[in-house]
Amino acid sequence: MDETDTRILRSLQRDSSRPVAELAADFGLSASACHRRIKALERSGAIKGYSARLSRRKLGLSLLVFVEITLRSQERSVLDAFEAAVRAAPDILECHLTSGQADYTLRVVARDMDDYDRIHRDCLAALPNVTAMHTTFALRPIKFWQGYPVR
Amino acid sequence: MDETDTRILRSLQRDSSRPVAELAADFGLSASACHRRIKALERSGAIKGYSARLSRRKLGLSLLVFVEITLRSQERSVLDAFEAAVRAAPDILECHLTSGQADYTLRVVARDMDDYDRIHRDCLAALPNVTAMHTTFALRPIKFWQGYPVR
DNA sequence: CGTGAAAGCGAAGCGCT
DNA sequence: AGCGCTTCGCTTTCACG
Repeated sequence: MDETDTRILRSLQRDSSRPVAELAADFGLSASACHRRIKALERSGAIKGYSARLSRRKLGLSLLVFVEITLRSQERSVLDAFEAAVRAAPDILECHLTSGQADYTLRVVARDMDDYDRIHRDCLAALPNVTAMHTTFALRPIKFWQGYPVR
Repeated sequence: MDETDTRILRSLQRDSSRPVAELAADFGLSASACHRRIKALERSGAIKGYSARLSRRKLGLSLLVFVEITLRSQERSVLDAFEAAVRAAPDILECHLTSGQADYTLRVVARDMDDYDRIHRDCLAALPNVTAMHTTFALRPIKFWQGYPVR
């Protein structure tokens, strides 16, 4: 992982549809050398795969919500039931075990308030041993970067 | 945007590197028909672009942190200064204006605690009019889905 | 909107430096 | 590791139902 590799990763993270020959030219490399590096990065697991970035707007998912959940019990069975329910819910994009007051922090999307209410009822409120649930709505995105800084 | 389009979006979101002919076969379509649909989805903006998904682990970004920030003032100049600083910081992946106690919710990554401390000093603590800053560390990912549910 | 075929381009593999 | 060449597959475009 030298400087050239990080530049390749940055470039592919931003736009993976460019021809390898173009990248190679940007970095002063031949197409085949660049191609070989990319394949090595894929095999190493640094590149996990390739995806189309979709527009949340166009998909009609106007709500983005952060939900902090506190459970009464930390028992294995309770946690397992919770995590299974989370995994089964497609509208819960992320779930992290977190430090602080709450136990879990969730990232949830919904089409609108009715939709969020449905998710709330079916996926969240139905869970046992929930002591507290703190909801934060994202009102306006200031910055939204899919991907990571590569240094 | 019919059922076939949503299936195409789902597939491309999961893996954009598969040949169009394969997708077409999955959906009972010819390659060119499928290709034409994809191009239309790109032009419509439903597909914003194509990216390599990188491994946070392999990049050495072991810390994921949610930071809630409350500002004393809601003045334009204060908010603008804050937002500019946020945009300039590559380690702040996301920033949302949010409901509730805090004003902003940030999503931050760091290599380790030293790195986070640096970010904290240089990007966060340096901001004026910050009344409160509440930090939550993601300890363990339960679910982590890049992308959105397509229905 | 669907199919099928034809052409052009980029990715992938190879021998060599 | 890097380079240039060749091969092969896929994307892209066409004419047509």
